Amino acid sequence: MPELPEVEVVRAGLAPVATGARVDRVVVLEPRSLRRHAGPPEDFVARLTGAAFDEPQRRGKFMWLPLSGDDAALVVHLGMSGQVLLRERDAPIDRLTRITIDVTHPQQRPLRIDFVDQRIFGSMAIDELVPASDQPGQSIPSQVAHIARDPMDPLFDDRRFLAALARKDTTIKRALLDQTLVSGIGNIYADEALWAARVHYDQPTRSLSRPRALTLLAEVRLVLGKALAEGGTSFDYQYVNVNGNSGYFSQSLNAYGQTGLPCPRCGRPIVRESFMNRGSHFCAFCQRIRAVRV
DNA sequence: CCGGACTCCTGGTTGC
DNA sequence: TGCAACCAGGAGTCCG
Repeated sequence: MPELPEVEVVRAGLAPVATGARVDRVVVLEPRSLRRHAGPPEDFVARLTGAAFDEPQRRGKFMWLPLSGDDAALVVHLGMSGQVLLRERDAPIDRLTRITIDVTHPQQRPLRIDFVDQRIFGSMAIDELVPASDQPGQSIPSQVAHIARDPMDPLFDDRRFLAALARKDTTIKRALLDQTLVSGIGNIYADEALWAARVHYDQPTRSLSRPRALTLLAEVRLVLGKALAEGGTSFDYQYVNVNGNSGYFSQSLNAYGQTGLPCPRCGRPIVRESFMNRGSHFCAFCQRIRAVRV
């Protein structure tokens, strides 16, 4: 369940070794990891082999490595359990490795980039770059074009996000998880930010007052920022993190997964309700649905 | 436009 | 002890 901070740590860790590196060899061990690739595995291998990478980019939970001079990119999504690991060329291949990419960087020894993914919800793909609709001159993989900016992005438009909340007929956690409204937030950080802002997950967005919406947005940034800082410090150059868990569990969680434990604020037990096919953890006392504002 | 159900998937945990 | 059922959820699709 890598969310924005985990994906960003992977991107930043990959940057120094991938940027300018050339692909020598690609092995697809698990074709299902190419679910988002438009062609057969052979096509993926052919398009990647011999290509060179430009600096890795990220939008929400999607990451991509542009192929130099090709108007295409290697798109990576970690899904629930994806990892990107840097290995020596001759290192043993882990059982859950789905794709291996041998690269040579002009200034570094040859390495192997392993895409490891237990549940195969993640994927790699070669995708065409198209002009980004939200910034002239920028390009973005076609399958990422619909993803909104994340709240840590300097170009994230607070006013536009708040306006969308006021306009849309939906509830707040649904909106936080809607990657076309705001990206990078998953179930864990959504629950944590809602707890911190004392907002009930099922509060209709239209009835969320502006001050509370602003508080929530600030808490989203705080929780993401804290995880980013921790991910950055625990990052190991040798092994582009991340098993996706590292960021979360070193950080103290107040609500997510705390079912039955006392709310750190009021001491009443955290409850769990099923919502959107997943768990919502919250304090039923601190986080109550507020009356509709007129 | 919206929400709910379903799909993909595996390994750890629970229950009989 | 053994095995089946269940649970975790990011993102896309389909349908009412």
